[in-house]
Amino acid sequence: MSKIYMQNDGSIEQREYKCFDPFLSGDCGQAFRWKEINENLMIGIVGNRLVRIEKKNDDEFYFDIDKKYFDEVLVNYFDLERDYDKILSTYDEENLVQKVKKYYGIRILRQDSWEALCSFIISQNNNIPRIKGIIERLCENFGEKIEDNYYSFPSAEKIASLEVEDLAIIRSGFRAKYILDAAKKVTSGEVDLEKIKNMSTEEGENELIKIKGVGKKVAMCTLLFGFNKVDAFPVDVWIKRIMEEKYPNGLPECTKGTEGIAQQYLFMGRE
DNA sequence: TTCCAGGACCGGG
DNA sequence: CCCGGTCATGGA
Repeated sequence: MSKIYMQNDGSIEQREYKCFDPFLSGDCGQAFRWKEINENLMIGIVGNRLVRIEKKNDDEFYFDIDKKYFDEVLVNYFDLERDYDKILSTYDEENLVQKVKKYYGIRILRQDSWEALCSFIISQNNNIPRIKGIIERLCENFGEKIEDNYYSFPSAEKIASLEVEDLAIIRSGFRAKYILDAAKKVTSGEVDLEKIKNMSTEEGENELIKIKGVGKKVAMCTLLFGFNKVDAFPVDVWIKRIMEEKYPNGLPECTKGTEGIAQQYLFMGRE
């Protein structure tokens, strides 16, 4: 049980949640903008506001934010109303149980759809430190300033107004043209992110792959991390290896319906 | 120097 | 349908 503290009109409000480690959740490869300033301080941006989280212990976290914002935004962002403990306790396959135990507390974040789409286009054939760097430059150059050194993720409209050479500064390589195509199709409505919210994972995939540079894997990451479709199962080079080694006949039956959650624990257990 | 990274596109068989 | 080459960039 994790204890979460936050501000409440000058005093401190306390909540308790099972299976919730914001540090692990923010730095497990599903989001790229949470910064670990040191081992006890993490800073991120959620909904155009800076969120500082201090780790007091392994199961105690102080959110430097008011209760109202926590309830109205962060409960949703961290998907705190989903019973992860219940889901994870149904996993009965040995390797998966081991990874869940080791990384217990990871939640699939409900990130902004556009940010997730754009971020995972950038992620293709790339490594996590470099993905973070490209996204940081994208925000610094084209986002809105929130505080010193902290910028919002640029809107699709903003990106759509750019030319491919404008993006040279972020050093995303061949992905720049994909980012622009995504921004244009999203702003024009050719790919309607709002409609995807009500679609099945399969239907959503068929929409997203209309974008150049979006194949099955990027689509699945977008659906999982940007639409909270927890049955989406992204297969990258790491998961591919794990599947070949541990699950040649497919994922264990116990993960049915929450394949994406299982995937994140397996991904953290890579190497 | 070569290899590789939360892949996708393109051409050819 | 599947295969291999290619695409930028930078750390190991």
